[in-house]
Amino acid sequence: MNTKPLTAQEEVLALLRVEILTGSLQPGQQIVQDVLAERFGVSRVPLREALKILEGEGQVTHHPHRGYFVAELSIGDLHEVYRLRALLEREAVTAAVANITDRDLITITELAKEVRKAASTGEVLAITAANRAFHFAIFELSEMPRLIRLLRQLWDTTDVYRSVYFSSATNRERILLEHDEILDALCARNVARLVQWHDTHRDNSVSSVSAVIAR
Amino acid sequence: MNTKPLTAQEEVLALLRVEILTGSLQPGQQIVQDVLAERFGVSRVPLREALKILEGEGQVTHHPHRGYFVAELSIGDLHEVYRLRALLEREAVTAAVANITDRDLITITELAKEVRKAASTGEVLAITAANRAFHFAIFELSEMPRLIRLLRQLWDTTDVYRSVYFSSATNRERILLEHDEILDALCARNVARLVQWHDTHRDNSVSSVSAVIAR
DNA sequence: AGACCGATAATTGGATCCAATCACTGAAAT
DNA sequence: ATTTCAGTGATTGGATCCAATTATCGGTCT
Repeated sequence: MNTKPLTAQEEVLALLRVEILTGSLQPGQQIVQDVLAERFGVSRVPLREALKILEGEGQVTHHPHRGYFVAELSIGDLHEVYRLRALLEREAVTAAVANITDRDLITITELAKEVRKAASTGEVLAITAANRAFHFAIFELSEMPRLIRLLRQLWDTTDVYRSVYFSSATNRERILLEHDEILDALCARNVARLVQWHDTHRDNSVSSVSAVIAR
Repeated sequence: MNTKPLTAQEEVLALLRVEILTGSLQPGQQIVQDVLAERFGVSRVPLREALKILEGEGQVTHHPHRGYFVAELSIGDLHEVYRLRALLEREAVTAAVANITDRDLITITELAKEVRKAASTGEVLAITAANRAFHFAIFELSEMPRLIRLLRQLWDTTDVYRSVYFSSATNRERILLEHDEILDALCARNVARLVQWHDTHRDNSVSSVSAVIAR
């Protein structure tokens, strides 16, 4: 199972995501195409196509003849994103419970352990990745591909800010406990409790993140 | 209020939408870039950027080195789209009621009349446009730009099929009545009734459209 | 001093050209 | 007869080049 050769625009897209996530490209900053194209070792054409994808996801904005800029999140945007996440994630986890098998439970328990392991190292990027894997393993069970895609986009738009969230030790403690509760509710196939814990999980997240944005 | 000169990719994007909506480009059909670029009188570069946007919206799919294809909706996709619409539109109209002014009511009443006028002519494209304007005028009141964008995309993916819906006279009759009910609930600021009528409005739509897809 | 205007540089948008990949045809081998 | 393979044509992906637009910087006028 070897990874097939990627096209340049796919590579560039992945690189752009990293740069935005890690803050190498900061919110509000203009993206000068020549600079990035050279940095990535490609021409501007595949770069522009990758940017168009990110524009569609709301990660960057585009003004004709002025260029691309890394998107900034206002506090209002943040709350809207989390409101939409609330609506859509409730749907996702509800549908997930209807489909979940014992095998799935094992997989997800494993992913929760991965988060715990990453949290103990304190590496923010690793935690972000593991956390995402855990949650989306659950969402995927919904078998609603469009819903999952929307959720990915919503998560992406706040990832920059959320990574700050994971740099606090107390926050890291809490999410582990919350993940355990989520796992518990999953095993019990208890939709109400599952939704409930997702909600509090998000609420804790949004209040921390909004503090970061309001700086 | 003059329209500023559009870039080629914006023009092409609009043209592509029309071709897809009207069925000049049929679901499943490959999009040969040279052909369309020549038809639109531009080079392939702006065309490809427009296609990237449509890909992000789920209107077309892309397979590396094989090209772009007009997206097809399975019956499962259709139900997922309508399920997502249900979730998001409930949110939109609920938020709308919180913001609505008397001036807004006048505007929307006017738009409802436009739908009636279009329906009397029987021109499917005109009805589609007027119907959309009516509904999105309501959604816009939510003042949730990301939500509105998502709804636009969801509507776009089914517009091809929905236009069939409007070609039936009985359907046209019914939507006018339902629009009146929606208007009524709006004027009364009655959220429950407003949501209810939106739901039935959608349900009627989805059952007709799924009949078309299952052909 | 500040606003307005024009030339110039920087940057994006678009066209053309070349390279890489894929689909298709047809012939050969089993 | 069916499968496999090679070669060819068609199509996409990407690089380079040119045009159009915008921003910047000086200078001029009030």
